[in-house]
Amino acid sequence: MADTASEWEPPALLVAVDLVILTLRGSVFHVLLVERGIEPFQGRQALPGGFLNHEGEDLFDAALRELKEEADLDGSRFHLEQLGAYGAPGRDPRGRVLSVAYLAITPALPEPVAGTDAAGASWTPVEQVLSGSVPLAFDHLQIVSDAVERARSKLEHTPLATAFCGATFTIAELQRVYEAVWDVRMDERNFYRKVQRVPGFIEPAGSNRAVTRGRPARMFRAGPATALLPPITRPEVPSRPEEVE
Amino acid sequence: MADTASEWEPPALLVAVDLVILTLRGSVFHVLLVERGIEPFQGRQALPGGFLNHEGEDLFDAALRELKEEADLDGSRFHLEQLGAYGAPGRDPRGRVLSVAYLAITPALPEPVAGTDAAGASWTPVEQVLSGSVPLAFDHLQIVSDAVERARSKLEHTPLATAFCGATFTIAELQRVYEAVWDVRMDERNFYRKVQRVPGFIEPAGSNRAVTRGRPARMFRAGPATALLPPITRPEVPSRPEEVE
DNA sequence: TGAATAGTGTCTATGAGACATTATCTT
DNA sequence: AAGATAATGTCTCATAGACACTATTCA
Repeated sequence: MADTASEWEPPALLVAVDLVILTLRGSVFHVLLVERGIEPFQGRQALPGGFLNHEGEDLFDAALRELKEEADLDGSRFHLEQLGAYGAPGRDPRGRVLSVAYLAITPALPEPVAGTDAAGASWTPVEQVLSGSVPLAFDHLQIVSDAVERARSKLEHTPLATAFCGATFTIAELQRVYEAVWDVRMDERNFYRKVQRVPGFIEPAGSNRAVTRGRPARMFRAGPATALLPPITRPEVPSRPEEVE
Repeated sequence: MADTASEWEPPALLVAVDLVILTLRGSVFHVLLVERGIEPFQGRQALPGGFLNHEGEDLFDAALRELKEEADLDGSRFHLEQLGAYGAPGRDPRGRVLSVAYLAITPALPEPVAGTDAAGASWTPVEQVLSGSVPLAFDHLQIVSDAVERARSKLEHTPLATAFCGATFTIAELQRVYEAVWDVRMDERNFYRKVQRVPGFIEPAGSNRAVTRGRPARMFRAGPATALLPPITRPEVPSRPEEVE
């Protein structure tokens, strides 16, 4: 934002906020999509979102508002972070629109949003979206892809996995988050001790116990750590030579 | 970007692109700043940047253009990635401006940009900026802080360190990057073998050798890897209890 | 009692870090 | 030869992963 010598007037752009809301439903990684009711891309699945409300609205606040309006979710209760700005010239047929994407992580919810303003919203398995079997509007596939990559990466070094869980959770539940998001399987016994060894990751929550079929599990809550040291490392996937090289 | 029922018209915003250009100069981590010639914040140091040129300009292209205009650097030759959007309502006294920040990494350059359009540009030690001894305009301190954090983090898992080096480099030079950006000291001998063990990180570049005082070093170039497996881990800093907890 | 899930013990191979040693150049 | 930097060797300790085993509940 340095000074320029000319008196030339820069163009103003429409700014939208789009949301990638990720959650686990029955051990399957899901993203929230809405069906578009108007052109362009009418009938297609798209990310929830909308335009900035007024000039004084903060981007983060706009994301919170859209979260409430379109998904009936109270964003102040869970993880919400900015993903990035998407501004390719041709991304919106109506004209130049800059979209700022946000990534939200929510615990598993009892039912998809229903009976609310967010009528057309539905949880869709991430796998289906990434594989292309659910065509998305605009450049939303790219945005979802970036969001998933961000989430996968942050599971390693941050306590993000706890954002997929409720206020308290068992270690097995936490493991299901890692397995679903990473699409891997991990040894329960090693996972058990590993996560407990990371300082500040999780801490015991009373001696409450969950109702299951076998031995009841201890409950934990998210700890104060903002980074995981040592990190939770992603298992090697030797069957698929990819990513590196 | 779902449909809304109302006929309400969303406001349009000015969109700027700001650049955090990082480099190493004499083993010290630097950021490029320019002195503002006009209000607001006249005389203060600021990030190079400017408004989007026209409606059809891509964000990335705008970053490349500003890189050329304000710093006389050819961005196509080095690392450039988006950092994020900054849109707090009060960040620009002139009115609502949304800024999309980019992070650029360049090899050490012979001299600060001089005799060009980027006259007021100067390399400033990152440490001075982060400590607050160089006051910045707007929310640019926050942006620099985020950029440095991004760079520090990416050194661990990506070959980003090679972006600080020239086309070919010695392992000792690569180590200086890690040490300057992380502000740590590492064992040269362990570093030497560690970086070579990461598949695709670096590869031998001829049997060329650099001119130094002692035994000439082998030259390397960046390999094809986009991720480092295993990662280059940041040394523990036991003297300062921070970050975690 | 058996099935199911939770939690502990133990072994081993690998890798990180500490640090001695050797190699190859300039002056 | 001295000094300097590059490269290799070796040791030790910690830990990740594999997997046997014990514990505690419900049906």
